[in-house]
Amino acid sequence: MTATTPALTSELPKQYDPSATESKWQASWEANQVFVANPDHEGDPYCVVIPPPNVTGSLHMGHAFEHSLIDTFVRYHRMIGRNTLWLPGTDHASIAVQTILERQLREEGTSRAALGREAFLQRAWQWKEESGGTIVGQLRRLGVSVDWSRERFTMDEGLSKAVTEAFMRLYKEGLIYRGKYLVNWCPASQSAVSDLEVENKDIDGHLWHFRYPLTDGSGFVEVATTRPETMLGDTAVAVNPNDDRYRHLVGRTLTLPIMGRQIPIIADNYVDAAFGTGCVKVTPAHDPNDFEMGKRHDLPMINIMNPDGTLNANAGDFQGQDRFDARKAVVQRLDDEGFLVRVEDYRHAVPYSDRGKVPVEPLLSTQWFVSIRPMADAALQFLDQQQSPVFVPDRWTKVYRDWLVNLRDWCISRQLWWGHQIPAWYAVSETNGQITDETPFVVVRTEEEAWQQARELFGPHVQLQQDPDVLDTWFSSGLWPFSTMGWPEETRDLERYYPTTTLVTGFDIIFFWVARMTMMAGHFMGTMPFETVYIHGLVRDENNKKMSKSSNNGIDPLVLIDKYGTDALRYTLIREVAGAGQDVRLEYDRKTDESASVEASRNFTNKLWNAARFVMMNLEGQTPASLGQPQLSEVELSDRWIMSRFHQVVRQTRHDIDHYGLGEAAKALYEFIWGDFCDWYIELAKARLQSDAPSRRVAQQTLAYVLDGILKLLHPFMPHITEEIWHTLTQAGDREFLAVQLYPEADDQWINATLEQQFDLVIGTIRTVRNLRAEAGIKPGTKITALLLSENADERHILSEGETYIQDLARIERLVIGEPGDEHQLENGLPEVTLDVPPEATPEATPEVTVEESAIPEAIAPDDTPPAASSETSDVAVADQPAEHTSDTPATEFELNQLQKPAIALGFLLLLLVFARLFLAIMDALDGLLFVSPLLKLVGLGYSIWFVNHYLLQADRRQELMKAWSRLVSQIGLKLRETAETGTMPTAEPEPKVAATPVESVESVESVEALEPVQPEEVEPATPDGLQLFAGVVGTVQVLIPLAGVVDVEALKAKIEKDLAKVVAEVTSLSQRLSNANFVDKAPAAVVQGARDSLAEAEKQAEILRDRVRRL
RNA sequence: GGGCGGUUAGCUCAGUUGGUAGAGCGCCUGCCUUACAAGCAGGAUGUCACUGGUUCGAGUCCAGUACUGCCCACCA
Repeated sequence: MTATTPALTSELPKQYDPSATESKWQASWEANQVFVANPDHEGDPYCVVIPPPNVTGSLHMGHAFEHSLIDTFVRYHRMIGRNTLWLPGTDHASIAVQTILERQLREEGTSRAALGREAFLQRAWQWKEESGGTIVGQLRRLGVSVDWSRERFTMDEGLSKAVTEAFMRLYKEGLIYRGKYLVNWCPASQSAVSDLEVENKDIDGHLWHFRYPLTDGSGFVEVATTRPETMLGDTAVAVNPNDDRYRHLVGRTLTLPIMGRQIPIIADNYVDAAFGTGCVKVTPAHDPNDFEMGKRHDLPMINIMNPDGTLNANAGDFQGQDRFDARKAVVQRLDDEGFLVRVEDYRHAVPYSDRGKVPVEPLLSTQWFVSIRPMADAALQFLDQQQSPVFVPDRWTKVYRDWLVNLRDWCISRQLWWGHQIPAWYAVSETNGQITDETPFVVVRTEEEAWQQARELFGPHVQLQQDPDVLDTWFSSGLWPFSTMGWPEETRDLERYYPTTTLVTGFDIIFFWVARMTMMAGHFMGTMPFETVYIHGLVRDENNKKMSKSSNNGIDPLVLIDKYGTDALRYTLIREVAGAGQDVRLEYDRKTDESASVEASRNFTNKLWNAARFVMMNLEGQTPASLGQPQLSEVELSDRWIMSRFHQVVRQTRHDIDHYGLGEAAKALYEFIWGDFCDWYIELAKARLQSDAPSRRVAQQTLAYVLDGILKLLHPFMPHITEEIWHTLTQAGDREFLAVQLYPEADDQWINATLEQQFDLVIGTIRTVRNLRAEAGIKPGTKITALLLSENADERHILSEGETYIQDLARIERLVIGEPGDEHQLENGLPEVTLDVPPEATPEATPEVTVEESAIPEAIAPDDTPPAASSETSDVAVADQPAEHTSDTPATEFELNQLQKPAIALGFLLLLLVFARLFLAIMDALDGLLFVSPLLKLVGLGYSIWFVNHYLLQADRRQELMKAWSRLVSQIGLKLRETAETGTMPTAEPEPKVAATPVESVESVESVEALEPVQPEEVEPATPDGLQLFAGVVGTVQVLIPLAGVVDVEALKAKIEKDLAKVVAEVTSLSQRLSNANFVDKAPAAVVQGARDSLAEAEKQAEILRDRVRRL
């Protein structure tokens, strides 16, 4: 299979199509043997064996979840250079398969008995070949990176050999024995089952009280039972030896009703004198406790039941009845004969067979057992002395340990045909051709050996019969980590990949499987089979219910894959995992088969797709390799920022995955890719890509580099889409795969936390500008000018570096960066605002003052040798406006001049007054300035200052004024805004045509027909104080925007008041905290300082907001 | 009966060594701004289950309570 890579410049669809892409790569990976492990390759081995799904199974959500987790781990480790093997396979699931086949046979009117063992097995194999592939095919659709060349099946020749070997060795060592014991019997499958395959359910039943007469007729004892029919097999009644009520009866006998058998009264500590009557009927063949008592007291064990759950000859009159029919009949008989005392309702635990879904019957029978203690103790030693294996999360260690401590012998024989037949051959000729409890047997590897040994032991005419039973499926599963690698042979794989690294599985099979593997491996390999056991939670349905066949509430992963894609499903499941082991709830609508959470992930894939599309269509055919990596010495602010964020994320992602935090890693990647790369970096890069400026290439390099890195970072989580995009981006050949590229490494030279913080200032400023526009009700697309004021030089530097981006993304026409305390900036900044605002100036104005004369620094000059980038930005900003306004720069110039000329005259007249007032204002702070305000409005304070500075003041006096001014600014914050505002709008200018307000300017830039022009006459009454300048605060930076066109003053006021309330609350809270001596003394200095800073900032904000409210 | 989880925005869930709460979805407002309407820009929403304790300060630590889920368990 060859994957075709689209050319880098080709048109790609706007929507990502998962289905075609996913199947393409699944086929390509497999055909190119990308995941085939080679033990001879370098790298620390990283090996995972698949938890083998049942051949009978079809893919359910649990599989999807588990394999998503494993594949993410595996792909990650492969990419960081580990020699990786993920070994797949399936489990023969003897009971499950046999149940299916027997049902088929029943439907065909036949049975396995009629078919015979050989034919049955043939049929089973045929079924396995036909249906067993289903689950395997479905696994492929998950995109699992398994090594299919090493696929195993528990009944393969090799694995069967391992099973026989293990059985034989354990038998030889005395760890496997055959004996007659009470086992859990499933009447439905007519086989023994292990303790683990029994599920206790609370059932509303009854407690029947009977009276058993003393044989000598001197009285009765009263016993109670939940299973009356078992009384037919009673062989004693037990009391507590310390129970004074019955002490005298111990040793005497009772006559068992119905059966008429004489049974002894025995004393046993098991009996709880406080429960019921303190007398317990003892049925050793049908109750585990009674069995133990029976052994202690050497009681007869009377089995009253057949394998199918009917009563046998020992049940006398009740022979042949089903156990539940017999229960009723026995109660009836006891009642008739006067032995029934009473019946009470009773809720109690009833053991059910996991498979057969019927109550299991404790039944005395001859079975094979593993003597578990030595193996369990060995596993405990590994755990306690070597902390092996390590459980993630840790809490499962205790669960595992407790279980091992309490573990009892394991019944491994099953009365089934599908499975590993027990390698024991009976010399049936010694016992009349039957296998009995006494028949001698040999345990060997092969039938030939059996014959050989048997002939030696029993003579040449011996007749042999292999044990018909098969082994518990978990016996072979317990060998899985090493049997799959060739054990008992000493293979290269075993040497290289064993013990495996991590086992990923659900908590429900810690006992079934994990513990069995540790015990088997401890015994046969002398080591634990894996370093770490990662225990994941359950996928629950939309109602938080466990998904199960019986509840019929499963969510089919294939339905979601068809709808949203494998990557989306995988990502959803992993992203939801917090830490490890937490259950995952999957949102799902059963009517529409839709899942909101998977849809969100699908949207993410689409986001990635389009981001990649954008990047690639802007690379002009270049690849990350041909562009080369961005160089620290060449990059711009935003490049440095995204590179820093990228490497930070690389570090974080590796750390998270290394510590099993897949959910955290997935979420962090999402935030980085969507929130940083797409929302900000790509947006910031747009202007540069459309320019011819030298920064274009750097932007391309950075885009290509980061995208390439993102694809690698995300690949373990979303293997298909990343592989697809990567091929296009890098133009890699058909034989190259992202799946085997090296995972990104964090490059510390790029990581710069301070820079990131600083860049947040730029981002925050952009957001603030956007917010201010929204608050003012200014139509989007309207061009405005912003003045950023910061007292901090570093901040101003950052802002000026980010100037292009701020202008572009906040769609402001011009940006002025100044500082309240810096007269040079201020001196030019304010006039700049003044000059800038009415760009629509009437053309008839006469230019008298040139731009040069106004001494506007080049950085903020409208058209004075602007840097290429900002000039481009300007174009872009203009581009979304109607073409008739392209000439706004000359207009500004006209405006500037016409504005200044009349103002000069006025300025002379009012200068002294203004100057005096200003100083008054400084003294009186707020009030003083408010007093000045109406006056200033007439002329424009900003302009006045500009004028004063340039024409009237001596340098030293100027400096003095500016210092005072800056003090004032920092004192009352917003006053500056007022000043600038009034400076910008000489609304009282007699000539309305000339005295354009910002309202008009905005509108005219906007578009004449888009907004009905508002005349100054209309504005004035509506907002008597004027509200043409807004302020916002980001950190310690004030954003001032001359605006107009406020639509809803009341709403704005309400909003500001709300904000104010918040800020005031914060101020109160913070000052309370700071006035608490305990806090100041005991809290860390940094925390106290932090609180002080916050308080200062909050107070400043409150000041600003209060003033704004007042002005409304 | 023992043990282990969980309880945070309408829903699904985050919340790192205790410093005054976040995301996605949904909802509201405005946008088809030429990567993406599966999208963009904003916005609203929380006595962090309850009680007490430790602490200057608790969603976070301790004790207890309630509710909920799960595992284990031989009281007839």
